[in-house]
Amino acid sequence: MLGKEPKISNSVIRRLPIYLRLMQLLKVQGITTISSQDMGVRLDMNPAQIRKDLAYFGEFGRKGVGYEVEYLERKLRQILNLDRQINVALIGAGHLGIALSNYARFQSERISIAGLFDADPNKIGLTVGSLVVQNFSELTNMVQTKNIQMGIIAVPAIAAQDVCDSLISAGVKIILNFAPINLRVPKEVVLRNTDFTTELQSLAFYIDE
Amino acid sequence: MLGKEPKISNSVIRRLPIYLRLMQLLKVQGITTISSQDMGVRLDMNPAQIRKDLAYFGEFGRKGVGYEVEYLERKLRQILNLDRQINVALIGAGHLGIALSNYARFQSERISIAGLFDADPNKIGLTVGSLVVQNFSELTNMVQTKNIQMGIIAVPAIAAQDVCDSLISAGVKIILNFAPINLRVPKEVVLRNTDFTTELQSLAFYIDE
DNA sequence: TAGATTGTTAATCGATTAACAATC
DNA sequence: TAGATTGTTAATCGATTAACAATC
Repeated sequence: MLGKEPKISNSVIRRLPIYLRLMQLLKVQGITTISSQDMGVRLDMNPAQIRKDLAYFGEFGRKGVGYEVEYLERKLRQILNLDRQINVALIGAGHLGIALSNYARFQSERISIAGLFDADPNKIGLTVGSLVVQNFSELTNMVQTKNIQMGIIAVPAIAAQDVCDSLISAGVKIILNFAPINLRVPKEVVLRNTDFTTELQSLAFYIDE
Repeated sequence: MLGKEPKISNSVIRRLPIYLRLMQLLKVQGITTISSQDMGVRLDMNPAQIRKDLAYFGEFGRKGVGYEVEYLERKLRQILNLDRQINVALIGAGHLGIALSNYARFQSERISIAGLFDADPNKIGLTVGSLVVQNFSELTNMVQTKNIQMGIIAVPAIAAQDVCDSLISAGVKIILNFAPINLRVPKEVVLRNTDFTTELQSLAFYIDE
């Protein structure tokens, strides 16, 4: 079962949650079946791309008919591992951390913030939603006891590499970083950066012209 | 001057702020000259790509020597329009909005949040940093009087399309959206989405394997 | 001069789109 | 059956990387 798959690109993976979200929306709207053509119109994407993306993982559609909304939703959840509980550690209990913590809980019940950490003594012990801010020094401990698989870094740039190193040495292999800094990670770690400053600066290019 | 340029891709534009940030760091470190080779090592990128990216905009390096850090920084700022004041409207004064508002001011002095808006009567009038939360109904007005060129949407998904439409009809052509929804915009508007939920869901794919 | 490094062209790689046979 | 739509192969497009002449 290993080593034979055609190695699916990150571009494809990043589109899957878009499809999943559309399925959820269609379900609410009472639509039970949808063609790639129609998905393309709604998402402003090429239908061939949608079919090709889905075909990497199996044959989910029916020729002449399209995709069954509930079935495709279930399949997408399976592919993305969203059919099981995922535990996340969130480091940084500033405004961003609090926003993310609320956000995440709201959106997808299966991805749960299992621990919220900060190094600031003034923040430790505070309650955020259903969580209590824990001392950052507890991180390694909690990663093990709470079976944490993903880490979110929401601390200032200056502290980010330290936090990143701690996550990795505690065994976390998947990291989402919000600090504006290029983190160094070993190649087996999956790191994604969401850098607000960089986004804004690149958008500034389009001013005027 | 119009219509002759080779049309620079978004991939290239999005790397420019990365180069800019490196120049700022090198300057602090007292490094005055750097080769694409060395930049590549520091950013974990291919040096040929770096040279090609920069060459779209001019000849900034010296053969046999490399790039002069201060000069390249200045040029990158010019290319990205960061050599002038940029005014941004931020809609949504929740935790995310407040985080973004602090973040932006901290990072890049020339991109300034010129107005912070919310529709919630309980939030209007509150002070966030140096800003006072304004009624969302003031948006159109402020876009004109404050010469606002960019909009940031940090409201719940349910309200995002309305906010987006208001920004566009007020004349804003560049929008950064944080709400987890596919917004509809006319093709002359530049829209970028930063969707935390989608990021997290796509990262979940890498669990286990 | 000899060594280093750019700017740029050509080669490669990968991702998107078109086309269509299979089939519901 | 006739019309619609998938899954997939082939064609196209675009982005990345290699290579090297020019030159500091």
